[in-house]
Amino acid sequence: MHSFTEENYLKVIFHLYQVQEMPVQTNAIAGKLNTRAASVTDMLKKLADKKLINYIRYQGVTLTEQGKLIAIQIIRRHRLWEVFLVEKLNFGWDEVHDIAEELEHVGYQPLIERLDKFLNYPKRDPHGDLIPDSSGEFEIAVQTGLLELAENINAVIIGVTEHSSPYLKHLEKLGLTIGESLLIEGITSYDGTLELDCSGKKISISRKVAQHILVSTKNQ
Amino acid sequence: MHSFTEENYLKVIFHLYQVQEMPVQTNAIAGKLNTRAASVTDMLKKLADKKLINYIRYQGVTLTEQGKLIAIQIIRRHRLWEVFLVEKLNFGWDEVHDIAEELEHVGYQPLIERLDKFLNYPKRDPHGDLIPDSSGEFEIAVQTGLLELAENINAVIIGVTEHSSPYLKHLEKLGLTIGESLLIEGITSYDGTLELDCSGKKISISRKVAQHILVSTKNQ
DNA sequence: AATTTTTTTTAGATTTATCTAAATTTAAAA
DNA sequence: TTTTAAATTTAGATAAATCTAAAAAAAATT
Ligand SMILES: [Mn+2]
Ligand SMILES: [Mn+2]
Ligand SMILES: [Mn+2]
Ligand SMILES: [Mn+2]
Repeated sequence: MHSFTEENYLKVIFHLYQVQEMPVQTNAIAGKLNTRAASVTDMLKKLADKKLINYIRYQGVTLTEQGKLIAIQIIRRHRLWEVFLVEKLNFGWDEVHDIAEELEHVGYQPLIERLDKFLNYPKRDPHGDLIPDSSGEFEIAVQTGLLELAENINAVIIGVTEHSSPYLKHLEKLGLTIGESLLIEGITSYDGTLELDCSGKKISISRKVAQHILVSTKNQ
Repeated sequence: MHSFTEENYLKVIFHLYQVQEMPVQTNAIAGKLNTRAASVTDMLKKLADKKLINYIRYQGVTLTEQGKLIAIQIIRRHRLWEVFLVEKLNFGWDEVHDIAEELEHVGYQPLIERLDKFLNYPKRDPHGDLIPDSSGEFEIAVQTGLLELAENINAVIIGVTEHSSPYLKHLEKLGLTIGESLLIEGITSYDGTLELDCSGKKISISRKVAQHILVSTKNQ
């Protein structure tokens, strides 16, 4: 199989590509993995040799079909374990990411399939991220960034794009958790602070906080 | 923390010491870990530097108190995950060892404590092995090898000392699983085959099979 | 277009865990 | 008590993943 390190590179490349939709740069990978650009270059050559990435010197990388498949399997494992940790072991949504970072590398297909069944085939993880199915297919996400939501439109929080513990703890304190209904009542013109009505409670949040919240206006 | 490799060495030294009660030899470790004696020597020096083992050249090794503690924690994790895999994910007792070999290295204390709670603080794993508590204490095992059991004495299977899949599958086919009651009706004088009464069913097993079965004559 | 800055890649080392082959030490046999 | 055999350790290499420092390429500024 592939080493933990290789798996982590593939996963990071997958995620970076998702946001940029452009070949992923060496420095971006180095930043995510807390490593040096030189180390990344070394690994990129190795992954290219294994035909897991398309790599042209100085031009950044994309995943090959095979590389994408592996990356998605790791993401699937990660998210299923996060569901397990929250649903079954009662961890908070801010505590599970780092544990899942380790569990995701335990690779034995039947384990993940049985875990999926045990958890009753969850569609999303505790942060609202979609869980790919065993063949690597994602459901199509019908979601909007909270900053793109128009005023006075009812919406439901369905996810967050930032998984750090301080951020998640902060949201929890504000009562902004997955499944909560909200509505933008107004936006302060001076600094763009959002005035929300969240299940009747009036709260105001900065754009920096709002930036990472995903909402849905359907399925309410 | 310690690398997977270091953890595996400590665990193997612990197990080998348990059966021999004598300093563990380089070759024995190499055998268990499918590695070479030279590699073992290298690692023993490293573990001795870290004060996890007592090592005298050519004289074999024992674990220090600190080394023992780490080994026991890994064994605790291994056995708890095995319980999880059998009880919650419905794996067979012959399928879980290799998966647990990987899961045991996911080290984050609260994870194991919560898993323990989720599983309702099990005392033994699916093979009847005792699970040490969070402080590393083992219950005292009141158990006898089936070969030491006298004839016509009621006993209950409480464990096995061989965990290979073929062996466990074989026992299962014979109906010799943990918790089953049995009684030795006789022993063939020619080759020592044991004639058993297992919950009314008459079965005969070779000494090679009987060798790895542990029974209890109390708590029935 | 020439210069500066940023990004990326190479060159050369280092660390960890492994190996083979040869040398030592200990144990067993003659 | 030699001699032989077995077990263990050293010496020297190798592979994976990382690093720093320096060179090279690409992008951004003058
Ligand atoms: Mn996560
Ligand atoms: Mn990871
Ligand atoms: Mn086991
Ligand atoms: Mn292990």
